[in-house]
Amino acid sequence: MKQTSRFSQDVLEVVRQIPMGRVCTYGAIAAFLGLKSGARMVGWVLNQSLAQADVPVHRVVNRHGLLTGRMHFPGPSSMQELLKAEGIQIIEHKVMDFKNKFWDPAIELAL
DNA sequence: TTCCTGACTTCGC
DNA sequence: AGCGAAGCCAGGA
Repeated sequence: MKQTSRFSQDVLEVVRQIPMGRVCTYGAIAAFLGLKSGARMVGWVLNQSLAQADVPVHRVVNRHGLLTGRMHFPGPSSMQELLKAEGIQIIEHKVMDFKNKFWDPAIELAL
């Protein structure tokens, strides 16, 4: 793997704990790790983790619930299919009832 | 070494 | 309300 930074490992660890049928945002993860505006770094890390089956990177979307990272997946709709298989409805690359499906590490992990 | 880019977010107009 | 620009950290050229 290419996780040269501890930040990468932390991101993966958090994403890995996202329960099925739930989604998280880049900003939430970044903020949870201490980087207030490091959302871009989260996406970068996930890109390195696309090969890791242990990390449900498809459950991570942007703050609008939009599947912005779908283009980086093997298929054009693989991310949508994965979420759909978990009971998450995707319309126009957007997560339906996103607010309800949202999983905040700062609250759920509640450390 | 410096400069550019990136799966984002937020402020300003 | 909608669009444009800046900020953020890390990695590659």
